[in-house]
Amino acid sequence: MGNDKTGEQRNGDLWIEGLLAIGRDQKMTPKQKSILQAAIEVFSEKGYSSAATSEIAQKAGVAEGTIFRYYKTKKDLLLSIVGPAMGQMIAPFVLRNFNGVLDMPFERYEDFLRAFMVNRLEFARKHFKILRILIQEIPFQPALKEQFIENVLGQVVERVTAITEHFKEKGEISIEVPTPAVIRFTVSSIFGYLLARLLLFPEYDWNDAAEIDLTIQFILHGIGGPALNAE
Amino acid sequence: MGNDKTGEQRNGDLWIEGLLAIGRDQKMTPKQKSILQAAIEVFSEKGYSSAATSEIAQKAGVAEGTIFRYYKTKKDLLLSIVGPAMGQMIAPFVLRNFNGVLDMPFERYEDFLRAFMVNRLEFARKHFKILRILIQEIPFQPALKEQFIENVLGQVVERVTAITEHFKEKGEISIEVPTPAVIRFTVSSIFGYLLARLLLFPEYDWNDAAEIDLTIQFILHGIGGPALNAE
Amino acid sequence: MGNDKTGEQRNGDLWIEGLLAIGRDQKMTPKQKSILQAAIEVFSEKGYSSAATSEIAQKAGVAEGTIFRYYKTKKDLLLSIVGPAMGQMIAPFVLRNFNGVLDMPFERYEDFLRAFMVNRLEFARKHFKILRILIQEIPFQPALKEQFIENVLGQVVERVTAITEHFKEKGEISIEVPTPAVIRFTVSSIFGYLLARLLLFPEYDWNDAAEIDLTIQFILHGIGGPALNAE
Amino acid sequence: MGNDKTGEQRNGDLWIEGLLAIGRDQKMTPKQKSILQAAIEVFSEKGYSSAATSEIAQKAGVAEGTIFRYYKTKKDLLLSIVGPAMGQMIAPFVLRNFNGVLDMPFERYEDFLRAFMVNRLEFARKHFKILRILIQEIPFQPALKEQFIENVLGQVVERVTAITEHFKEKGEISIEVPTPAVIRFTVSSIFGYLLARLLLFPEYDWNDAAEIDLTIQFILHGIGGPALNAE
DNA sequence: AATGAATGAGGCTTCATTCAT
DNA sequence: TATGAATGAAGCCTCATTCAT
Repeated sequence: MGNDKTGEQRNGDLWIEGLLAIGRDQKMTPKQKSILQAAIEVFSEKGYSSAATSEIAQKAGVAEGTIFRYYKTKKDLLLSIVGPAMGQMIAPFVLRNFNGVLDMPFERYEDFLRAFMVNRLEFARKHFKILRILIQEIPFQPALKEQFIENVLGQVVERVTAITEHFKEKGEISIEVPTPAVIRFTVSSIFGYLLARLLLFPEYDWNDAAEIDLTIQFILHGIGGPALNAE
Repeated sequence: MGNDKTGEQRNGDLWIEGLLAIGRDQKMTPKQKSILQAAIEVFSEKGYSSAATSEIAQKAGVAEGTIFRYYKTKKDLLLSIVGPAMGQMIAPFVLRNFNGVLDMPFERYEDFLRAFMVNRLEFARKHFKILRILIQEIPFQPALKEQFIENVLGQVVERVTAITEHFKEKGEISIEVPTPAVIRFTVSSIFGYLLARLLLFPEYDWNDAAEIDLTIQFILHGIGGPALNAE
Repeated sequence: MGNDKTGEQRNGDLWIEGLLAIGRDQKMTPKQKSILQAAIEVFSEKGYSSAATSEIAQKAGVAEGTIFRYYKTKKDLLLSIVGPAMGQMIAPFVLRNFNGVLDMPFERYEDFLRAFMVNRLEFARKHFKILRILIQEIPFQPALKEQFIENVLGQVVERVTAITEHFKEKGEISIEVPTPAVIRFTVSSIFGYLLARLLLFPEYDWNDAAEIDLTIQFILHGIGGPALNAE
Repeated sequence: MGNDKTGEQRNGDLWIEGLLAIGRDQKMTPKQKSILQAAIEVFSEKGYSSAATSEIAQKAGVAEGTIFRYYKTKKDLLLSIVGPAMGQMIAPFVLRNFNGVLDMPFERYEDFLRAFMVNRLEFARKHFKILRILIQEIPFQPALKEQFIENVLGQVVERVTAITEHFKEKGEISIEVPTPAVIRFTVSSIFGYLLARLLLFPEYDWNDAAEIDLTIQFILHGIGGPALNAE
C-alpha cells in the first residue's frame, strides 16, 4: 500500500511530542505537555475566546501563572498548538524530497488518492480536536490566516497542481477539466467524506474501506479522462 | 430554467427585513435594523464571544442599553440573527407543497442540480456573513446545534433522499451507489464550490456559469447511471 | 369600648385615598392610585432599592414614563407612600384637641391600653405592607429617619409621657418605675404582639381578644408566679 | 453570676475571626478580613442592594476583582457575613450539653433572665452592624429567611419552651399564662430594651445594670400599681 | 395627559496577566 | 521553576430618567 509512503505519522508518536518539533529536538517538561493537552481540550470545547486560562490551568494541574512561563500570552498558547498542526496538514506534500513529480511513487491517480485519503483520515482522526480549533480560529486570527494562505493554499496548491498535471499527462485525468477544478473536486470529495465521517455523523457505523473506494470511484468517473466518458 | 421554481429569494428583499418574519408582517424600527446589521457585521468579523455589545452599539449608532431593549441578552441577539437563517437555508426543500417528489418540477437531475446551485449560490452570496456566523457558532451553541440537527440534518436529508431515489428510478443516478453517498458527493461538490467561490478565493475572477456547469458535469459523471459506467 | 374614641380609621376609606390627604381634599386620578398601589406592592416585596420602576409601571398598568409625571423621582414615590403613613402611625396621639390629658377619655390605664392595642392592630393589619416598607427604609432614608425622630420619637414620647404620668398620679402605674421605662415596657409588649401576630406567625390561629387581654395583664402585672398575684 | 455559664463570647475574639469558624481553625488573609469588615460596614450603612461592590473594595483597600476571588458573588459575601451570625444568635441555647433542662444552671428565672440579657446585650453590642444587616435582609433573602425560621424560630422556641416550663413547675412563672405568651412577653421586653438601647437612643446615657434590673422586675411583676409592689 | 423608545451611568462579574514569594 | 494572590480593564446587563410624539 502506498499509505506508508507519505505517512508522517507511522510511528505512534504522541502528537504533543511533535507539536513544536518535527525533526527538531524538543524539550518539553511534563507540565508543559499537560498544559498543551489541557489547552487543546478546552479550546476545542469552548472555542478560543471562551476558553479561560484558569480552566486550562486547572485541567492541566498547574497554577495559573505557570502557563505564562511557557507561553507569553493566551494567543501564544493557541498559536503553538495550531501552528505546528498546519505544518502537519501539508506534510505529505512538503516533507521529504518531493520537489518534482519525478519521484511520485504512485503509478495511478487512484493509488495516489487512496493513499492520500487513508493517510489524511488517520491524521484527522488523531488530531481531530486540534483541527477543529484550527478551522474555527483561522478566520479570526490574522497570524493563522496568513500562515494558512501561504502554506496551505500556496505550497499545497502548487504541488497538487504539479501532481494533477502529471496524471493528466498520463491520461488518467481528463484534460478538458481545468486543473483548479480537478483539484477542487478532488479535495471537496475527500474533505466531504472526512467531514461526514468525523464531524457530522461520527456515531454512524462507517465502513471506511468501502466508503473510500466509493469516493475514489466518484472522483475518477467525475473527472475521468476522455476515454472514460467516450465509452 | 428551473431556477425560479425553487427560489424563495427572487425578489430583492433585504435579508434584514426577512429575519424575523417570513410571510408575516414584521415591524422593525430603523434602530433595530441597524442593531441587527451591526451585530451581523461584528459577530462575523470577530466571532460571537469576542464581539462586544459596546462595539455593536457604536457601529449601530445607538446606546448600548438600546440593544437590550430589543434583545434580552447578547445570545438572544445572536439567535435572532442565525435562527431565521437556518430556516432559510433549507427553504428550498421545506417551503411550499414539496411533500412528495410527484411535484418535483425538474425533468432531469441535472436541471435540479443547476437550479439548486444557482439558487444557493445566490443565497449564500447574499447572506454570506450570517452563514459565517452560523457555521462558526453551531459547535458552541447547543440551541443552534440542536436546531441544526433537527432541521437541516433531519428535514433536508429526508427530502433529499426522496429526490435522489426519484432520479435513481428514472435511471439518472447509478443505483449501485448508495443514496447517502450520492447525497454526500453532491453536497460536497456543491459546497466545495461555494466555499472556494465565496470564502477561499473570493477575489478570483470566477465565471460562475462555467464553473457550475463543470461541477454538475463532475457530479453527473461521478455518479452517472449504469449506461455511463457500463460503457 | 374605647376603641371608637381614638380610631382615625373607623370609616372604610381606602388607605390610598388618605395617603396624601388627611382632611385635605385630594385629587387622585385612577392611574395615580394604581401606581401607588403597585408601588406599595413592589416596594414591600422587593425592598425599595431592588424595586424597578418598570415593574411598578407594569403592575400598575401604565407606561414607565407616567410614573414620573406624578412623582419626580423614585424616591419621591417612596416618600409619598411612607410619609403619610408616618402621620397615621401617630394619629391617635396628635389628632384632635389632644393637647392636655384633661380630655383623656379613659378612666383606667387598662382601658387606654386595650383601646390602643385594638386600634393599632387594626391599623397595622390594614397598612401592613406600607409599615413594612417604612420600617425597612427608615434606616436608609435620612428624610424618613428625620421625620420619624421628630414626629414619632418626639411628638409621641411627649404625649405618652403625659399620659403615663397621668395614670401614675391616679395610682395605676407604680411611681417607682421611671416613666421612660414604663413606656418602653408598654410599647415593647404591644409591638411584640403585633410583630408575632402579623409578621412572625401570621398563619397561627390567633384569638386576638384573649391575647390582648393577656398582654394587658402582663403589662399590668408581669408574669410572676401565683404567690405574687395572689397577694 | 450566671453570665459566664452561657457566654460564648467572653473572650474578646474579633467577630471577624469567628465568622467562618467556631472552634475550627480559620485561615483568613488580611485582605479577606478587610473585605469582610468593609462589607459589613457598607451593607449596614446602605443596605445590601444599595451597596456597591466597588465601594466595598475601595473601603477594603483592594481591587474590586479581589472580592470575587474570595466570594463568588455579592450574595455570597452577604451570606458569609450573616449566615454565621445566625448561628451565634442562638448559641446560648444550642451550644454545649444544653440538651435537657436538667443542667439548667440557674436556680431562679430571674437569674436566667439576667444572664441572658447581659450576654445578649454584649453580643448585640459587639455585632451590632451584622445584626442590622441580618434583620434588614431576612425578608428579602429566601436563603436567610429559611435558615432563620429553621434555626431560630425552630431550635430556640423549642428549648425556650422547655426552660419556661421548667420554671413554671418551680412555681416561678404563673401557670395561668400560656407558655408561648410567656416567651413572647419575655422576648419582647428584652428585645425592646436592646432596641431602645442600641438602635433608637444609643446616645442616651444608659445605666445598663439598673435598666436590666428594671426590665427583669417588669417581666416578673409588671408595672402594676403600688398595691402589687408593696407586698 | 400619557406614552414608551432611548439613554448612559453604574452595577456585578470575568479573566488574562503580573509579581512577590 | 512554580505558585496563586492580586489586579483592573472590559464585558454584559439593569434601570431611573428624559423627551419627542
